[in-house]
Amino acid sequence: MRTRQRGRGAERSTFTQVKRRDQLVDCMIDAIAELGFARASVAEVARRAGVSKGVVTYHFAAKEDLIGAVIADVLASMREYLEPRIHAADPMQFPERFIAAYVTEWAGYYRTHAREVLALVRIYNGFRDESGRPNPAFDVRAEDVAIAERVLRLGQSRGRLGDFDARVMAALMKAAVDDLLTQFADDRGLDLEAYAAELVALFERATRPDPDASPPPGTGPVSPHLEDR
Amino acid sequence: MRTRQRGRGAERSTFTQVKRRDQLVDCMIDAIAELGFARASVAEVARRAGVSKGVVTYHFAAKEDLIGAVIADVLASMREYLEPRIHAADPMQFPERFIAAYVTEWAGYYRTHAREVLALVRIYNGFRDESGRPNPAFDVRAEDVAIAERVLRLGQSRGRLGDFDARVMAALMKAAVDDLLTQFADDRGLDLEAYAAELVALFERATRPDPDASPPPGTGPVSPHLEDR
Amino acid sequence: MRTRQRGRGAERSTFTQVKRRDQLVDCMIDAIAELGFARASVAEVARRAGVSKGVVTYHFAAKEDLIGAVIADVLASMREYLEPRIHAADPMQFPERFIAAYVTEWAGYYRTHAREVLALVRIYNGFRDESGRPNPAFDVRAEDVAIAERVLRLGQSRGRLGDFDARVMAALMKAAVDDLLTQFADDRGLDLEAYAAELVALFERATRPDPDASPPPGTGPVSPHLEDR
Amino acid sequence: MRTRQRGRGAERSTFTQVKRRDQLVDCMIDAIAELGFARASVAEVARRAGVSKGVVTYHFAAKEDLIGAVIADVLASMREYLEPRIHAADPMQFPERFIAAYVTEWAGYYRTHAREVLALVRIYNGFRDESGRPNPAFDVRAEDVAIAERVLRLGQSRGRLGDFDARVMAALMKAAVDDLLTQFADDRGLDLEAYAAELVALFERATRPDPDASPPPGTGPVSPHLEDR
DNA sequence: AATGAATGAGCCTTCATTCAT
DNA sequence: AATGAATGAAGGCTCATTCAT
Repeated sequence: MRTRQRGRGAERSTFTQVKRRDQLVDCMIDAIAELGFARASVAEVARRAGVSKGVVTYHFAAKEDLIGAVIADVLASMREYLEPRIHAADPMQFPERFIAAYVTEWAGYYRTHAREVLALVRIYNGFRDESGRPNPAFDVRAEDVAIAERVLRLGQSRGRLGDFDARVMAALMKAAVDDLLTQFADDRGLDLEAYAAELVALFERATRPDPDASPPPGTGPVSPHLEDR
Repeated sequence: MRTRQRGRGAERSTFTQVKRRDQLVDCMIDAIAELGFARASVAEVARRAGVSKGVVTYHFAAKEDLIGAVIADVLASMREYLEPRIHAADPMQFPERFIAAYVTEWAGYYRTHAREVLALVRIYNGFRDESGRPNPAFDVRAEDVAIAERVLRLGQSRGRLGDFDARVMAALMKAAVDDLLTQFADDRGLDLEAYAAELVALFERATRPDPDASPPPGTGPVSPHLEDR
Repeated sequence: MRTRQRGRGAERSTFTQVKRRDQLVDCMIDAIAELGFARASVAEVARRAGVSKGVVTYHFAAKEDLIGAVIADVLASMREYLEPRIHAADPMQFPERFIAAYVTEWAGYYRTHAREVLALVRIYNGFRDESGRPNPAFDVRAEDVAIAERVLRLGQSRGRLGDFDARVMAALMKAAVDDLLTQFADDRGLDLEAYAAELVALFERATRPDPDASPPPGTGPVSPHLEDR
Repeated sequence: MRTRQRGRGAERSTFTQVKRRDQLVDCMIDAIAELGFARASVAEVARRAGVSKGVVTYHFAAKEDLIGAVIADVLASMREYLEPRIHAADPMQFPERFIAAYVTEWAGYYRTHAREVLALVRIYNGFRDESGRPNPAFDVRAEDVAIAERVLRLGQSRGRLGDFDARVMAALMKAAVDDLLTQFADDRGLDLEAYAAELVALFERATRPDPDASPPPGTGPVSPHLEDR
């Protein structure tokens, strides 16, 4: 019974313990990705791990804790992968590059981590508390869309992006990569790079500044030499 | 044990029988939309219908059959609503109008049939067979995307739409309206019309013919004078 | 799932249903009396009834409901047995006869219903909600002691009973019959009548009016109009 | 695996070992008194002792042994407290003083050791072996009643106590103090001294020698030659 | 002496399904 | 057509116990 004691004090985490914990999280991810959320029972996880049901209980006091661990682990993995890559595009300096980075890197992540994201999506869709709200761990995800929205708005204010509803666009970018995941899950032969490139082109057309519109005054100085496409 | 016998031979369907069947399907839709797929049990359906559990079994040999009926009914309802409306835009003559019609009418359907679509989405997300695949009744949906794709391609061949991957664009249109539904489900106060209008504008920008590109030879005769909007 | 629907509306209770319900209550009583509260599981009840576990759930939505039914049934049986018998001693007219009636009739009830009372006692001792309180169905029992106390006080006020703390005496009477039950449960050969007679004699000595004390003025052999304290 | 080896042979009991053993017994007493028998798990004991579950197992091969130790320890503590105090009343010389001493000292014990007695009662009520019998360690308690009975009989034979069934009276005295404990457990504000005083008065009335009865021949104030049974 | 890890039996509950009436 | 009753598998969870280290 470790999980419940979390945060009580000095938390010794044996190597073995961490290994088993990670193994169980991994098995749960597999089970959800392969069987769907509803069929991913504790017993199934134990079976896949080759241990008794009690082991799962030992490491995660409740099933919910295991699911929470899956969510946390996958979100952390996403962040670890995406943050440096998207940051490398320097979206604060070049907001117009953000879209390409966003779509491309998500696709890159899927290529190596489809299993995890699929599990995450299935948890999001399948798990609601009694009042219908998703697991609070997902609150972080909503933030992601909000951040994308802000970057888009920044691009608009600098005249690098056209006139569109940033909220709708951000939501659609998210929907696009989510859908890409779903397609990839159904067909592992899908060419993620090509698909992502198409999406990038598509979004660039949709967000390109209107050629007829005069650029906002004072935009020049910030990046005088920049020419976007 | 009716459902299972379907197509076996002479199938007398009393009026009463059909009525009850439809009532049960309706109750299942309500239950799923309100309670979520996992909590929509046969007992719950019976309770809502004010009949005994046995009645459900009588009309639908297995729960899966009832769910299949829900899927079929809702898909039929979608078709019944959307087909004439989209057809009215005459996409064969004016493929460039198709996108607006598609997005707008889907939003219109959501406004009047949120309950049904919500149930459908929940089934799609919640129900997987033992090998992880969704209910085969959903295969029909893939066709929808294929049809949209063909219309887009038609528009391209006539020079009414720009140069993009029709498959990706069709998939994104579908993803966009799906995501709109999800957002609407979470926030019934969402302004569907406004959101749809934004999407339409967005997609028009993304699909507009390239002004620099010379129109495909021989495109003129077909509809030389046409001006959209 | 009948129990949960209780009180919702017209409650049709089939003969079969009532029979099974009573049988399950009976098996639960047996199980508790023989095995103790902790070992009286739903599975044990089903085993004794020769049915599947599901049957218990079918008739009593939760184990707690079954236990509640046991409490209610036994308390009702007690009341049905004791009330007319104690009432026959006319304690309002002859409060001094109350003690004998109380002890004697309880002993009489034990002779025929030891099993039930034993179960009741075990539930009282073994079942506490998370805040440590016994099942609210037992609140009725506390009243019983309060009633006995009032009768004793009435006897004192009429000079038929001596000077003692009525609350303590009532509690002891209860403790005495409870202890008698425990002894009887351990040794079914115990002569309940003889034991009860001893207790009666004992309590009469303890509650007899003090011969040295001058009787309250005007307290003749019969003093229906007396006013005291 | 110490406990099980008890009495088998040379039993080295380190000071540390004894200390830990006593600590565990103490934690179990606390757990039972606070949480009830059913919730007093081995894990709970370990938690309260700040050690791992294995430690409990190490000192007590089975949970039953730990419970046995609690019973034994508490009974010993009772004896240690009560024996000298009751003995001080010199019941062999003055059997009529025994009742007051018995009731008063029990009440005194409760005031200082409620926790322990409460745990004992809860074990008695909650723990039954598969045939429904309480832990054999409780057999000792029956002896206590037998001893009280003998003292009462001694008092009767010396004419210091009236004519009553000594067995019933002894049992009732026990039942009275047991019930007092139960009441005290439910209401820690109960005035134990006052309650005990009432009980003493009550029992003295019930055991007082009959004034009409002629004293047994040759029963002087002191009867050194008396032989009871 | 002590610990962490694992086990497995048992608990209560939910639920789709079956079946006689 | 419909019902009430019963079934049995599965689910999540608790807990005493075992054992290697």
